[in-house]
Amino acid sequence: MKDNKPLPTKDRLIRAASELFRKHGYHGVGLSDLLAKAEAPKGSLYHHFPNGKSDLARAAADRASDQILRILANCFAEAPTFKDGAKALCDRLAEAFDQSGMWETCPVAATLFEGPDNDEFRAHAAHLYEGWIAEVHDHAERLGMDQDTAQAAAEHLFVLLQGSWMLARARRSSDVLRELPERL
Amino acid sequence: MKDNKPLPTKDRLIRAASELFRKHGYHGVGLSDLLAKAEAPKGSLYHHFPNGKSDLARAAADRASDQILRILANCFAEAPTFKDGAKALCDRLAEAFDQSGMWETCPVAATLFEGPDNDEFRAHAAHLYEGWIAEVHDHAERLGMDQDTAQAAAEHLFVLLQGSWMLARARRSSDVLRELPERL
DNA sequence: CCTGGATTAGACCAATCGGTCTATTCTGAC
DNA sequence: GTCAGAATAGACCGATTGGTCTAATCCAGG
Repeated sequence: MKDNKPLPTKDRLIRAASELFRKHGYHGVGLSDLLAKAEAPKGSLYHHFPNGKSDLARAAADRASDQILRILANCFAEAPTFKDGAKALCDRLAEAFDQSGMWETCPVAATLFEGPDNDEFRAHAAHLYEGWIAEVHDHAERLGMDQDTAQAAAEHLFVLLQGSWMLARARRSSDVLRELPERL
Repeated sequence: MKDNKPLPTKDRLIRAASELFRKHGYHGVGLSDLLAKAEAPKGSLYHHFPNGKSDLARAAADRASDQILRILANCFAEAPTFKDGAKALCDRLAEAFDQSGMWETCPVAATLFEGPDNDEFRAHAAHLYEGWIAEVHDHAERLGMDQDTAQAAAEHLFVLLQGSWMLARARRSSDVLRELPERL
């Protein structure tokens, strides 16, 4: 793909893992694919991630989750109302969807849900999701909702976005995401 | 698991595939797992499904999709209003979720979306999804909605259910699904 | 009973899997 | 300049992968 070379090896590995897992799922990506895309030798992988593929998946999911959190913060930071924030978020994600080639999944689901059938992994995925919801919850409260309404709104937005992303993927079109705000 | 023996081999294979793919995803299941669960030898697999794993995945997804269609039909058949149908559907799916051990994914997504990165497969997945939406659409129209409203309602329900199922899975609880009707 | 296609059975295969290990190179502290 | 630890490099490993192929078996029609 692009010239990732200036990045340190560890970051190149995480970036490659994040991309590939999103496209093909945890089990759909081999170490060889990973190392080829990161342009790194196997030794480096096991130096930076002693537990290999699963460690890397965790790191990739965490990185992706941070990106999402940043997007959430940005979209809601400038929004005068919750609805405006939600709208900005939908547009921002639709954009990301189009840029990704309209086929990537939710990174956390791809790398952790469908990953090693390990309870710790699943719990971590749940933890990341709750982090997203908590972030939206805080903005909702800040924008005038009471505790319970804020929680319901945050969860509802999460659910809508996950579901819309999936339908968008099936249709290979970001329209569903773009039209989402109208349905609120 | 259960005594699948009385079923013909082909059906046992499809059933096993359907279950395993839902739990671990297409790439997360090996032929050995599949054959062990179906109690069938490799020869039978390639006799009934000449293209092997991918053929089987298609069949499993089709079977699962038919099950969903039946559930949709049942829930809406007895419902006096669209809202009642949606509520029945949520309850029915929450039940299925609990029975499945709270970890299975949408069968179509698991076997086709995360399956072989083949465009034909993806298109077929999209086709199955549109079939579900069409089924709900028809019931919506029958229950008094006009064309456009019915389509919007059907898509909205699809999105909500897919998203809720994902959050339910993260939380290992069907509560999100059960509370869904209140949010309509 | 005989026969021929459908089905079952599993040995076998090359390729790939994730992972280990040793050797080498790079790099910053002294 | 020296030297230790970090990092890179990739040969190598056993296990498993999806898939092929031949032999045995089953079973329905004659």
